[in-house]
Amino acid sequence: MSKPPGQAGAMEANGLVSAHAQGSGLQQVPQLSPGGGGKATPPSKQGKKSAPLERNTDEYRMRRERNNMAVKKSRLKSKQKAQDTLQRVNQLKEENERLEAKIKLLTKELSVLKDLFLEHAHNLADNVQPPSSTGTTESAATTIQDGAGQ
Amino acid sequence: MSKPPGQAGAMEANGLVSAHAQGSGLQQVPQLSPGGGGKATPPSKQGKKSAPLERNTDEYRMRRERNNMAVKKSRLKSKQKAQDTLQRVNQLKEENERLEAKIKLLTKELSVLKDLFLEHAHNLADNVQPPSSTGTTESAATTIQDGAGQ
DNA sequence: CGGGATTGCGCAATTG
DNA sequence: TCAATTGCGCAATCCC
Repeated sequence: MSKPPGQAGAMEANGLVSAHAQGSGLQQVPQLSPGGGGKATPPSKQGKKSAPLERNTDEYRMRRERNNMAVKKSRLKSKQKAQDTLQRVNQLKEENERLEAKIKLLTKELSVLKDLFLEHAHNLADNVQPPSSTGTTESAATTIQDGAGQ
Repeated sequence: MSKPPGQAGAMEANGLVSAHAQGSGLQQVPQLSPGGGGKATPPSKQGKKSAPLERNTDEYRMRRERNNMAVKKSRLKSKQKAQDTLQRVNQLKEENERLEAKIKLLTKELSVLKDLFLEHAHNLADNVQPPSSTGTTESAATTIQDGAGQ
């Protein structure tokens, strides 16, 4: 993609190329007919499409020049868009990772809390208490009800 | 946008097109006195890199043809890659949304459980329990982390 | 040195 | 009418 600074190609001094002289062999390319059993002339013909515009006129050169600029511009734009898209992919990938990390964390937290909850429930059910201590044998958890739910 | 499948422009397949006056804007008539005194001869600085290869040889045509195919192939590939990239963006975007939804859900669940815990803690307040926690927030989870590694 | 793959460029037909 | 696109061929490079 990134083209090294080496001047690739483009050495043709694009300036005013006065190519008139082509003795004789120069003229517009004939719309070669589809030969072979191809389609015949497609749609209507409408007389002349437009003057073929001769290649040695200033008009021609002017138009060409303009089109060349437009083409260049268009291509540049296109390339940039592609690059942007590529960048967006990376951006999204990053964000994805971030989100996944977060999910992982949340999941873990949830897991811990749930475990604690379960433990508690068990204690209540069995009327047992966690070995935390010193005595305190009384079950304090009487009030714990689970209303969880959702 | 919709580009009709019709071959636009060049339908010249690769058949024998006698005069190829198009292509590069510059094209001097084939075979012209090379060594003449004119400046027409390209600067031979540094010797000839590679024979300019005359345009009327079979060799030339053959090469051109091959290159044209390669070019076509390369461009096709390029286009497809671009498309893939674009598709990847969409894919990533989707996944992104999915992940975010999940996060939302997990967050909510966590919130609920935490609230529950807070309630219990309140109830337990009467009793003395190993106060390993004043903060009932996530810190607990963070501290306990263990199992499940990934 | 050979030869496919890339890339910049101009041309011409289309499209908008 | 004119700019923007698009397919294509050419030539210079790049890169095995």
